[in-house]
Amino acid sequence: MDAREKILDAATELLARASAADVSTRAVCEAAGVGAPMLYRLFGDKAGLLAAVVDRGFEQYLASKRAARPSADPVADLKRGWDNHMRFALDHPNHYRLMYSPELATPPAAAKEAHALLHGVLERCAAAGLLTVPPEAATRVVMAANVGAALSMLTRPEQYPDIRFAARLRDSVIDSLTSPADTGEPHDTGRGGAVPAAAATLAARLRAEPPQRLTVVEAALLQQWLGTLADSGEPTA
Amino acid sequence: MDAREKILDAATELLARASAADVSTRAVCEAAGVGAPMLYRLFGDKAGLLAAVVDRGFEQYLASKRAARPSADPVADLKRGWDNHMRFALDHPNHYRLMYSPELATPPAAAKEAHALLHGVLERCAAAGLLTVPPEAATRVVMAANVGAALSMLTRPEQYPDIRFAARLRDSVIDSLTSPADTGEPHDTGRGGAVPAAAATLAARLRAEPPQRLTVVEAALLQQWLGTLADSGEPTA
DNA sequence: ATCCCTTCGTAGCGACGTTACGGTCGATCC
DNA sequence: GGATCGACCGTAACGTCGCTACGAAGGGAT
Repeated sequence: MDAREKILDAATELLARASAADVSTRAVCEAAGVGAPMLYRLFGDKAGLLAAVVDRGFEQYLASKRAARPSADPVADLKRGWDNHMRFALDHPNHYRLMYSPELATPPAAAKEAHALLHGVLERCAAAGLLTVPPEAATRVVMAANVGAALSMLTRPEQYPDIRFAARLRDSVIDSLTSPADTGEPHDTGRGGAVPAAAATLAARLRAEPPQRLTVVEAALLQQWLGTLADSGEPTA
Repeated sequence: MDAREKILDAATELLARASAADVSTRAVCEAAGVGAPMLYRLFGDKAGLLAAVVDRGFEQYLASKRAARPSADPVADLKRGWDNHMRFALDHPNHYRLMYSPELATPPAAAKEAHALLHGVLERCAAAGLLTVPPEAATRVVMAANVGAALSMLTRPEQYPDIRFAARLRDSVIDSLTSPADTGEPHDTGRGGAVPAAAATLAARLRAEPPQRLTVVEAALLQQWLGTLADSGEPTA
């Protein structure tokens, strides 16, 4: 087998278990059965090796993505792309951190390719007349949000234990970029009685739409408390 | 001068010029005129030193933020907080990377404090009935987008040469999480249904203004149910 | 003055990324 | 066929890193 492949395989394996800083070139060389100078002649640098590892991993991930042909709905493709991005980040956390953390001086080609891919989808959205902003700007907005969601989940798992927040962020960003501009400032903060009004509102909405996550008895007790809270301000008729 | 302060000053100065990996404890000790064991007895670790540096820098930044009292418009406060976050990141890039990149094993207290601060503002939004999702979820969404925008600008300056994309992302996220103050009539809020928003609103208002007509135990159970109802409309991909 | 306890600097350890140097081996030329 | 040369590769080393064991210096109590 090629020495380059052996080194890349060994480095990939080690990088799956530890962060890039904890993967030493010595360990890579030993795992690959190769002397140190070989590694440096092939990749020049530890950074070069890591970049090559990330690029190869991302290339292999792109194969599955290229198989999925663009559908007729570019916005759906956009959301699929977001979800794929999140899944790649969660499946290969150390590879992903190398792509989007500044640990590497030169960003790996994988990052640029991901950017270009997103840009392509947004170009199709723009061609369909669905974008409210130029596709370059939309690319930056979506990519920054997507990277932020992924990095947040990777670096603070205890604060982001659930992927669903990412779906919410995804819809927030994409909906506001693809729907006609609706930037009405919510200035009219009509603040009346705080708790009673909110309680009355919730009670009414629960009556119109009975909750499925609560038992009938719980819902009944909840309604009773809401009544108490709604009356707590001034007695309403 | 205290040795601790001398070390922190030296480390801060060096960290302003180079990334954390390129700041050696030897250089810090020499710049501070202190032996190496002093540093390790005071901070335990290089990571401990860096965390202390970041915390002190962030504390000093918080002073200006604490001076600005919360205004009557919590959504405006929210946007101001976003912009302050961006400015801090651009003003102290290496400090910021330490806060939100995984280079530190233990996240500095500054990160948790920033999270708590954002959560507080969003609690006020929720209490005003302006939030369409529970404040915890909104905190995650806004924080992830904000961090993503800042880290994108820091690590890929050539791709994000303009801060204005951050303002666009900010408005996208915040506008979609906030709705004009609701007073009582259930105007449809698209996805998620009307119940979750109303439940989140009431929960926040109860947190700001504990009910006197319910016992502590009842209030706790009520909060639990409200949390369930607020999450009942979660988007499921 | 002596003793002890705290405090701090020198010197060193192991591991890291990286590279100079010498040896091995197959191809080429007489 | 044997000698020569050049490409290739492993050993061993260099400088630097984070970190720490140990001995010297200083100050209070007796």
